Amino acid sequence: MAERRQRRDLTYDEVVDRAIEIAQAEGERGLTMRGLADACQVTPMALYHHVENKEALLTAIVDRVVSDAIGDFGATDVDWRVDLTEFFSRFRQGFLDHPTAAQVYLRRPVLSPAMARCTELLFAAFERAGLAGDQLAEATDATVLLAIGSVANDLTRPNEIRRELLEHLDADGTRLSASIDVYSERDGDQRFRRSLGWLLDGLLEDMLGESAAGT
Amino acid sequence: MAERRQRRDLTYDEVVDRAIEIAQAEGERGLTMRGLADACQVTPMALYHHVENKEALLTAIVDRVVSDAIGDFGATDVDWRVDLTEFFSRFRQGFLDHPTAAQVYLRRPVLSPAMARCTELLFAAFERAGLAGDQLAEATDATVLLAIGSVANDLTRPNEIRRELLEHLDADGTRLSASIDVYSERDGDQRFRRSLGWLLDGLLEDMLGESAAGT
DNA sequence: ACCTGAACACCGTTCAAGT
DNA sequence: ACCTGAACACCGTTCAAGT
Repeated sequence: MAERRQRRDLTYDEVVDRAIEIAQAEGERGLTMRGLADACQVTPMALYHHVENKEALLTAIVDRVVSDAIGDFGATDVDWRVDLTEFFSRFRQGFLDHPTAAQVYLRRPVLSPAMARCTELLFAAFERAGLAGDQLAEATDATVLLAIGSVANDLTRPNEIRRELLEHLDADGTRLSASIDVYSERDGDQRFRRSLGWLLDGLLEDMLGESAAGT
Repeated sequence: MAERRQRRDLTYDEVVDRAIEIAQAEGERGLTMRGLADACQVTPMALYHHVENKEALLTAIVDRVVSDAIGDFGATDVDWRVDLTEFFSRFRQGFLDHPTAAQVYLRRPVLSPAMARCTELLFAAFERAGLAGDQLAEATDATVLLAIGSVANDLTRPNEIRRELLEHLDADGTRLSASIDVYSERDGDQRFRRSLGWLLDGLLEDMLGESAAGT
């Protein structure tokens, strides 16, 4: 670091870029303001000129990740249900590809443009489904709960971890043991799509009183 | 701290008790090994004799919280669906009452006796519903996703926070604005129960091919 | 076995100063 | 405006030593 000179060309975007790189390589604990400063070839305190504090930096990371994940996603001419599922699948995968961003999203609200856009897309999809008024917020709410849970679960619980849970069961607990092999082949995305399908079936049946289209 | 003497009566249970008290009062960031040591009237390093490290302590906290929350819960003679909903409601509430435990549960797998017992209870409920084989793990999986998501959402997103999201919407995004008032009256437990009902409806319809009992 | 005291290797951030 | 350098007030944990 002895050869560090003043560089007045550091930008906000570069700081966020480097932060995402470090987070990908080292995880959230590995992303420190000091380490990030080194990567930017700058003193720790120089970062505070571009970013308010570490939490603001983390918000920027989540916004970037979500924005990249959903891309230019918009309504297509196919089934709203296909669109909605595709949207959530992208949303999910973006977070699974960026665990640090996911951890932040799971820990606190993230108020950002990309996040607001997600909400609009969901409302639009449910409007196309024929929902209206309070139903829109309720349907969005329910499906978002499932998506959040799916991200949290798939990010932190590898399939094999359930075997370790068996060690905490006493003799009379054998139901999980009998089903333990199911978890080895568990596919997170497929599991989410099926669960979302069930939730939509039940929700539409209740709200629209019609037998909804199958999964 | 000058009047701290050696006390050889400190127990594991007392350490966990004090830790939960501090976590309740100060939050997860406020729970430090040094602060916990003070509360136990002991030197920081004395704690490491009773607990392997901080992560092990957090696991103990989650186990205690979950164990207390589900209590002596078991199958009753009423509808399995009532039982299942009641179980999840307790599980949910336990975590909402103990945010620190919830944060740990959302961040990493928690392998403990109480957690294993939860899985057994869920499998048992779905057995009573008439499911068998792979269906048991799949139904448990789907409902757990929803429960995890509900905990994460209700713990970290106060109802009013959605209004702040509006500031990140540009002019053409007005769908959330139109529904924003729905979130003010949002009741987390009720919202979870309804969503769980929808998920169970869709799931049973698909797995058992019958029109399931209403919510 | 149970505990103390000092130290190590970190954190995020404030403050004062340079250009 | 943009950056440096030193310092503050913390962390979890290791290590060596006491009883």
